[in-house]
Amino acid sequence: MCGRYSLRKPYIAISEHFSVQLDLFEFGPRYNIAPGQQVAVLIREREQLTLVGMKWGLVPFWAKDPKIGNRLINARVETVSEKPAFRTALRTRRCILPADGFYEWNSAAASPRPVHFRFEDDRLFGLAGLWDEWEGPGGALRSCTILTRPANEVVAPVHHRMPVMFTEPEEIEGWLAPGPAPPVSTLELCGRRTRLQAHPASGRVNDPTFEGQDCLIPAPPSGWLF
DNA sequence: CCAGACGTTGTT
DNA sequence: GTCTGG
DNA sequence: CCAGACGTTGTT
DNA sequence: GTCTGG
Repeated sequence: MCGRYSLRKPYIAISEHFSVQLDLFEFGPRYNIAPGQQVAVLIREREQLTLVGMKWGLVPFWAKDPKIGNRLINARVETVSEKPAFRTALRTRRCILPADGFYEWNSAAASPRPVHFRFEDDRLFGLAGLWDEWEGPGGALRSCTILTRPANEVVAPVHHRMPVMFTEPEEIEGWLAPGPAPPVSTLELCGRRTRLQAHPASGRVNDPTFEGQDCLIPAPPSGWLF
């Protein structure tokens, strides 16, 4: 699955990589992006690519209680087109979450520690997502969710799910293009040929309020008490 | 008809 | 155990 | 995803 | 909003 990721690159690098036209908001390097937080999201709006801030955890437009978003942080690509919470967004509100790494925990381990997955050249990539807009008493709330798929051979030793991710500009354009979503078979192939690498990360990542580059310091060897 | 759910994860 | 919040 | 809470009363 | 279950 995908419950934590990183976006360490400066805004200018993200803006250039994804050819974003507008400069809407500022954000700093993120080592530990957690559900419920405000995240940077690439959408097609009024014919243009725009980078906007949204809450991670999708609140469907029909929701009565926005707390539903706490549970809708991921959508399985195998079933996303059938689910009431996601199918409308799949047709009309697909998005990309710029990222340069994501964390997975090996729950089979005695004391699970996070592993940071990133590319050999540490390049930016896009997580496939959906977004929605909910009209609440305090105004409109934009929120999003990340699609997941079965793990590829790099991630599988740690965890059996991983985010749907795009590295090629054509893939990203295809996902954001108006009209029906690309077929699932296409999504399953993405990220399979790429040089993704697994790096043991710090147990500090477990705390969703901990930010900073210490997140990427490898965990001490198992059995090390301090 | 109305009421209630609408999701994923991991673990047993 | 299960839900909420980050 | 993990961490942390998990409750009611009356009073300000 | 839309579907399922009672």
